[in-house]
Amino acid sequence: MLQSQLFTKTRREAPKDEVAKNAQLLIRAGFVHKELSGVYAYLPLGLRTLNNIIQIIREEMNAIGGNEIIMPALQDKSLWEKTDRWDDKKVDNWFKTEFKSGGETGLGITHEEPLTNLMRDYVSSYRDLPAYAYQFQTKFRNEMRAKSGIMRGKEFMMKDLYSFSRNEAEHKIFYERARAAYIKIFERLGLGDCTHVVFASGGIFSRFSEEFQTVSDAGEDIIYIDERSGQALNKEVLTDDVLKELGIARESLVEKKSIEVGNIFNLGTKFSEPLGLSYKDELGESHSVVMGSYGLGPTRIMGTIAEVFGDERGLVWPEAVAPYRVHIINLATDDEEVNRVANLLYDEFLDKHIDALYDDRKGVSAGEKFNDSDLIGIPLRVVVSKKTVAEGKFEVKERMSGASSMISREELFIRLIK
RNA sequence: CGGGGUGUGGUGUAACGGCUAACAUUCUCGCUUUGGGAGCGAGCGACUCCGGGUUCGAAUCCCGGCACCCCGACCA
Repeated sequence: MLQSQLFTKTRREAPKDEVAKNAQLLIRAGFVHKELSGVYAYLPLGLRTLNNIIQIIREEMNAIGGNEIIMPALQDKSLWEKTDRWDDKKVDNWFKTEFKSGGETGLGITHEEPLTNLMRDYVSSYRDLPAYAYQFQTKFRNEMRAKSGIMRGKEFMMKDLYSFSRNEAEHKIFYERARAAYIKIFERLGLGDCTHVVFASGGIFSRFSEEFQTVSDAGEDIIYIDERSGQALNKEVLTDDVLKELGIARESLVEKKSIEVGNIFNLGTKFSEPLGLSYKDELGESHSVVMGSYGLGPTRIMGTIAEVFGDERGLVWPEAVAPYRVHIINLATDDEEVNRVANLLYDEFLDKHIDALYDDRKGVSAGEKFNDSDLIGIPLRVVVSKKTVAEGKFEVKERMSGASSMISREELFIRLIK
């Protein structure tokens, strides 16, 4: 992408109504735009980053047998009445509206009900199970208070996977696979070291669920990590009984603030029973399908990465999610030879499918280009200037480590082609 | 939903109840400049969130609304 063609631009200052680091940096760098409280638009750089996160998740979901679908945002109220989740007294964050043709609907806050109902069309025999379906979809939650930039919005992207199994034993096998997939996802996202699997309340579903919590001062949750066993639990379930059950001594717990970036639930037959999702076994006997749900918030993850890695100069993206892998900085756009070298490098990157943002802007000072580059946070910067051209090399600098060196074209390509 | 706070050019700030609402930045034009948001000059850009009220006079005081932020509650 030629930076001269990128319609967004950077800002020196963040709007004063943004306090959260993630929103300040993402807005200053032109990744997102605030539309309303808790409602953000994703701009070119932000969308590329979000799509990279989504793609990693997609690959891991596919790897465990997930079938990708998209459910509607508009909901069939009758399904939610069957599970008693339509009444505002029971679930208070619906965005509800009416059809002009008559009747009431709401924007999906999650999708257990419609998907369970949908699966009735395809599940009738034990031969049809297990089945796994997931989607990336915008969820709508009428939160009393949006906060923390893109991390807690009224409209946000969620990956929700639902598993449909014959029995608890079969469910358990998949649950463990999904858990392992999540761990792998956070490792790939660059958050592996600071993300913990945490015991938490099962809410209305079951006694416990497991949350994926990324340690960060920007977090809203408090978790306790047992450094000996690696186990962790949410403050909301911290009792002596639970500690005993998990075999953890209270003294060995370390308290941390953290961001909930994902969770996995055992749903049992909580939804399949009221909605009538059942199958016939080998003996012709009918059973309710055993379900699980597995959520991840790509937009929240993006905010979390901004919080965890962002520094005083701007955003810092891990390689796997960065909007571009390389940021070429042309420091002499009016110099024929420098332009030739920089343009050629960009063309070679295009040719080799190495995603690059090329700062080809004319009349922009070196300092401004460096500052913009730091703010945008692309992992590797390649500077092309009169100095580097004279030496026949390129100056590369890693955003995360700050390490800088002069290397040849060959060395540069070796480094980028793995 | 309880409590607190803030609304002034695109952005960040200033302005005693009193001159044509000021400054920085952004943007436009010209010249200069080109390794860390460079310099000089000239411009564009605001019914001071909306609606009432008090006053000779309101960005400023009062009332209502709306929006946004923070703390708490909530977060399937």
